[in-house]
Amino acid sequence: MQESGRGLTRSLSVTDWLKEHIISGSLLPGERLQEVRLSETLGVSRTPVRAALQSLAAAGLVDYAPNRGYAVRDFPISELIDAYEIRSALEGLGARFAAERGLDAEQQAALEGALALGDDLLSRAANLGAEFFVEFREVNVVFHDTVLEASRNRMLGEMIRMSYEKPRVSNRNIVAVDVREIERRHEEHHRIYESIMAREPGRAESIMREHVASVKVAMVRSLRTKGAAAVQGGAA
Amino acid sequence: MQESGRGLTRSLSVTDWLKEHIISGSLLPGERLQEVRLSETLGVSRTPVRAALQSLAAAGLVDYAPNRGYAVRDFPISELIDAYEIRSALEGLGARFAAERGLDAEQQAALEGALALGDDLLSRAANLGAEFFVEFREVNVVFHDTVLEASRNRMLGEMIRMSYEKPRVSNRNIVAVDVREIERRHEEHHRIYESIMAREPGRAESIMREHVASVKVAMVRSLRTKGAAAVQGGAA
DNA sequence: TCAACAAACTTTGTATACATTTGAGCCGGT
DNA sequence: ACCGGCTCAAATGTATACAAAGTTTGTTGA
Repeated sequence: MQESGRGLTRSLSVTDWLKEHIISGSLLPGERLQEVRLSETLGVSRTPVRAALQSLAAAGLVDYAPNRGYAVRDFPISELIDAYEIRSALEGLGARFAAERGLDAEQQAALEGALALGDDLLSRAANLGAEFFVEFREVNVVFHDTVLEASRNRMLGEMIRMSYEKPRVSNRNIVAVDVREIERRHEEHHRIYESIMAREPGRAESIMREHVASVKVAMVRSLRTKGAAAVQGGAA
Repeated sequence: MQESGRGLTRSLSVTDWLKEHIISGSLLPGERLQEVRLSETLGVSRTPVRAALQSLAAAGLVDYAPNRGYAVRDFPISELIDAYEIRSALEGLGARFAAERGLDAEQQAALEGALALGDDLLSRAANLGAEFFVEFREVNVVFHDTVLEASRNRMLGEMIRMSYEKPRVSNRNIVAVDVREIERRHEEHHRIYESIMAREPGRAESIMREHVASVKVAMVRSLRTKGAAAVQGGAA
């Protein structure tokens, strides 16, 4: 990772490195994060390592005890489920705000683009193989990020991002069960968009909330069946 | 603050000091937080100051730009309102979880104690002066903290605490309009407790959500009328 | 054998020196 | 007067040395 920090500081690079390895699971829950060990591994001094650990502790990704150091936080499955529940409430709120405040031209275009691309992908789903899932994931990310942006609420964004930053709880990660389920979820995207455009905050909120919550169910199911074998791509 | 760090590290003391001064408003929004200046003011080296700033940046209380340093984050009134909206959604969710999972004996006792004490205070409200508000604030804190604890959801707790940590958005701070309003809110506390005991998650959530949202309205009103003259004590 | 104490070792906390970046002010050219 | 680049001061980023706290280990006494 010596040169991975391109324009920014080593502290930020180390922070990213740790985040990635924690979220991806290559650093195991409970594992101690010793400063010297990490600094040797990453080829930097203790200072940026400490900076990163302090940030991550404040963000809730690692545990900290004074004079005893840091450890990868353990995320019991029950907490991942809770995180989804929270995300569902918060994204619902985001949709509400978006509907209350309306979309600017750019946001409207982004949403319509995502919807159209999703329609197109679904109509050709049979022909595309695994590529379908990868592309659809992008559609999904754009849709949710744009709604969030349209809520014009910085704090909400921070909190949702916080709930993303857990193993397996992200709109980038999870849960393609089958094409029909994705189809259904994309249909919900349409309904969310319509209710935002119609300026119906309550409806936008409840659809979005249910939309995200349904992914929670799918995640739980997939955790039950195959352990942690999360399929890449999907909708949420 | 030289000796204010009681058993803990200087970094934590500095963090607390900054938090307090930011939330209380004695450090103004936009104000730059220069490391040497702070370290001289607090009588420590730059190291713990940097640690504190990094934590607070991750927690969202200060802004950070690489190579340019830290500044007290500006919280426009609109964002305080948003924070209340979020808090209302999250505390509602907390009440839902509490109702789903039930109370242990200790939590039940704490809630019943808070309710009984609140009833008692209200019945004697006329006789007590300003003391009434101070005591009632404590009742309010206990009630909300206990419900949150009963939700058994660490992440939820973190997020709600995050929304507390803004100027003027706390269950410790705000908005006593008159005794009748407090009476009404305490009545809501009773109904929330009952719906949790009855294991009715949906009802607990919606009452709590509305309960907190009504405080938002009161806060907005008080901001409109007297600027920032928040009365100490109150219910939320 | 076991408990308790103490010393050595490990790890984190703090201070400080040095490196790098930023931004301001100055200066000369046009 | 304006623009561009240069120089230099000031602030942040990084490394390292030292201090303090915690943990382990080993010895001693019953």
